[in-house]
This record gives sequence, C-alpha cells and structure tokens, in this order.
Amino acid sequence: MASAQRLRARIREEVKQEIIDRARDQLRESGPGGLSLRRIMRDLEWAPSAIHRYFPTRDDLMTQLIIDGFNAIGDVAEHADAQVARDDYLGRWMAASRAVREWAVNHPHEYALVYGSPVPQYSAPEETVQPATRDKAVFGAILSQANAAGRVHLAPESGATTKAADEDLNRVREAVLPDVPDHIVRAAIVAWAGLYGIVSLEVFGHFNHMIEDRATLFDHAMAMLARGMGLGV
Amino acid sequence: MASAQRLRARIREEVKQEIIDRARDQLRESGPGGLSLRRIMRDLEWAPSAIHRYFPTRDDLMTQLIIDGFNAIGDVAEHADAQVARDDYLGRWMAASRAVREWAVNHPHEYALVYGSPVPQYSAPEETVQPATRDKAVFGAILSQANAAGRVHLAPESGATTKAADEDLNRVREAVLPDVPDHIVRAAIVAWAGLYGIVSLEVFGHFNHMIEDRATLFDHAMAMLARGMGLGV
DNA sequence: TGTACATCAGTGAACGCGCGTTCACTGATGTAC
DNA sequence: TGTACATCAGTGAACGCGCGTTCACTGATGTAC
Repeated sequence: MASAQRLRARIREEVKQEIIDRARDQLRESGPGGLSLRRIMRDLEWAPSAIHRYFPTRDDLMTQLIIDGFNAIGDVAEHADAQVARDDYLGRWMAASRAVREWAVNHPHEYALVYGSPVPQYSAPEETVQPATRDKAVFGAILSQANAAGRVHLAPESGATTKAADEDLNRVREAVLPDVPDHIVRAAIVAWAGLYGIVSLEVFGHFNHMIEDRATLFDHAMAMLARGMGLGV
Repeated sequence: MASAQRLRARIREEVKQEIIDRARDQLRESGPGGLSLRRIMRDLEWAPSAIHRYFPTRDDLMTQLIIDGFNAIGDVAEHADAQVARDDYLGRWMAASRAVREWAVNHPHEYALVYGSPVPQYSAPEETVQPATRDKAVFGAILSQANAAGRVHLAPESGATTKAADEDLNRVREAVLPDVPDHIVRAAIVAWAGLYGIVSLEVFGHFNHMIEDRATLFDHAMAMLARGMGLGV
C-alpha cells in the first residue's frame, strides 16, 4: 500500500525534525562545541544509537544545522526586503540589514555556527553552498536594481588592481550583482563586510561595556555604508 | 640566598612559557576547542598533573592565550604604524590595518580565539580588557591626530540619535578617540567594523571559491573605509 | 663544616565523566501468495 | 482469510577513547643553627 509508505516517510521526517529541534536547543545553550548526539537522544528519551538511523554521523547533523542557519538568514532578509517599496533602494537595504542583525542577536549561536569561527575538524560540503548565497543574493539584487534604475551615484576610485582581482570581481558580479560596474562591486563587498563585521562584533560580545544602544549605532552604520555604495545620496 | 630564589623564579617563567608555546601549537592545529591540558603535557613528556602548578585550571591558560593574542595584534599594529611618517595619516591607517590582516591570516586560530565566536563556558576576566584595547588605541590615535591636524574632512550626517547612543559615543571618545566629534567617532566605529569584518570573512573562509586576490581587495576596502572617515580626501 | 628541617616541583595512579559509533537483537508492521 | 516471510525502526550493551582535576607521594634543593 502506497499510503503506508507515505505515512512511514512522513513519520521519518517528523522524527528527523524533532532531532534537529533538540540539536538547535542545545546549540542555543552551549554553542556548536556543546552539541552532543547522546544528549539529544537523552532529551528525547530514546536510545543513543537510534540517532544513526537519521543522521549517519555527527557531521551530517552539523551540515543540516548549517544549512538551516543560512536559510533562516536568507528568509528574514528576503522577507524584510519584500516589505519595502521596490524603488526605495535605501529603504530596502536598511530593512534587510536590520533583519539580519535582529536574527543574529536573537540566535547568537546559530549565527556563530554559520558566520563565526569555523567548527574544527568539520569541513562544509557542497550542499551548504547554495543556502550560503541567499542573504548575499538579497543585498546584491537591491544594489543591482538600484544601479539599473540609475539610482546609484558613485565616482570610480583609483587604486591598483591585478588580473586575479578583476576575475574576482567578475565572479562576484556574476553570482549576485548583475551588470554592476567594478567600483560598485567593490563598494558592495565593503558594505557587506561592514554589515557582517558590526553584527559579529555585537553578537560576539565586543561591544560589551562600551556600546549599549546598539540599534541606533547599527542604523547609523548601515546608512554610512549605503552612502559608501552610492545609495540614497 | 636571593639569587637562588631568582633562579627558581626564572625557571618557573621559562616552564610557563614552554607550556604556553605548546598550547599555541595546539591552537594552530586544532583550534580553541582542541586545546587539551593532557596533550600539552604529553608533548612536553611530563606528568599531566604537573600543569596545575603553573595554571590552576584550564580557563587560566585560556586567559593567558587570549591576553597574548590581543597583545600580538596590538604589537603588529603599533609597529606598522610607527614605520610611517607621523603626518601621513592615510598611510598610517593603511599600514596598521594591513598589519592586522597579515597577522590574522598567518595566525587564524589565535585570531579566532580573540575575535571569533566566544569560547563556550568561558567568560573573559577583567585582565583581558586592557590588552583588548591596544589595537583600537592605535587606530584611534591615528584618527585623533589627523583630526587635531585638521586633516579629517567629513560632513556631519543627519540621523536620529538617543541619550544612550550619545553616552556610547562619549565612552568611545574617552577611551580611544580624544577630542573627535560625534560623526567622526561613528565613522571610526564603522571603519573598525569594516576592517574586522573583512578580515574575519577572509580568515573564517567566506571568501573561498569567490575571492582569490584578497590583498588587493583588502587595500581597496581599507581605502574606501578611510574615505568614509574623511581621511585622505 | 655538618646535620636536621622546610620547601616545593614533579609524579603516577585514580576518579568520574561524557563522547561517537558498532553490533547483534527484538518486535511491530506491512507484503505476497 | 490465513500463514510465512521481509522490512526496518528502535534497543541496550559494549568498545575504546580522551578529558580536567585530586591527592598522597618522592626526592632534590635550599635554609637555619
């Protein structure tokens, strides 16, 4: 009976999700290093060995969590962007970047898993690549569209370049910034690094005892970075 | 005899240093999580328990490594800055930031220890605070001196602020940016986040398969961030 | 100068812990005839 | 409809590992008289 097979498959998925949820709980409590397969099964009141029916090894579970993390960031960025009028490019940048910050602040360990120091002994497989580009794609689309609409005003800067560096820019352009000229691609990378940098500094505790009103600073910073890209001048 | 005491103290320091060196070797190989007191002593061919004569607990050793890491970054930044003519403020910014990047690329795990995701279960004690400000102090001094010399040209931006945010700026100003007006303090934080962000992205592997000529991109990025601070316009 | 004593760095065995993974198994469920 | 068989999720014991820390100890070195 086909429906019996479907039922089995559905239950299998539910159990898998239950394991992932528990893993995420543990991530929240003790970070990537504290993730223990045995503790997950203890939480579920199951035999420790049963987890290998769902995730053959610890790394397979890690991979799933990393993919989920990237997708969660991609989701909030896309959703925030979609709330703003299409031609309000500065507004879209602010909304999407604020959404990323908010998610990171509320999910510090999941953020650390994807954007923090690499997990030792673990090397991310191919399947994480696509989810990892989703957030970048959102920011890239905003700037590309602004550029296409003639709403990016940025004078080309001088500065030495190399063949390899030009190829790098082509690669980035092709991936997330269609039809955007070199100097704006560079500015976009700087803005992305700035966003990522300020979020990491906050989430990883480097603002402690120094900066309390982090949301206000963040808004100012994003506005400056937008100006650096020639957006909303 | 006082000299005997001095000899003992000296040997004690040497052994301590030997332990730290081994710990750093391990850091290099397997990252902060892979640091094992037993393995350190195995490397030294000593009894595992002997380490507690030098570092009462694992966290004490961690603290030492973190302090050393911050000091190493501070050292290279100070040294690079000192090589450049005092009134070449843009050159000093470029030199100091390049030095930080270079150190980070060459010591990825030590960089991760101080600027990556926080080590779980470990909370940094008071004694790490001072070393942690050294790199910031270098960048702060460059910008402060440039500003005092009338070499910073940056129009104040608009944007909402709050009482708490103003206090934050005062705190940062007092710590590392004497006599610098609010909007330039903000720009400095953005530049610092951009530097930190771009270095972390590179060191933590987010440029893999995307950007190969990282030094060239870094130089462009630092020049843009300098412009964002009103330096070298 | 010689002897009794104090200091203290380093030893080695042990404690108690948690980990990921394996493997032969049991027992419920669904399938074929 | 009833019986023999196949599937496969979950079990529970075990393997072999490494960890940080403790504790009573030994033995060399330096100190006091």
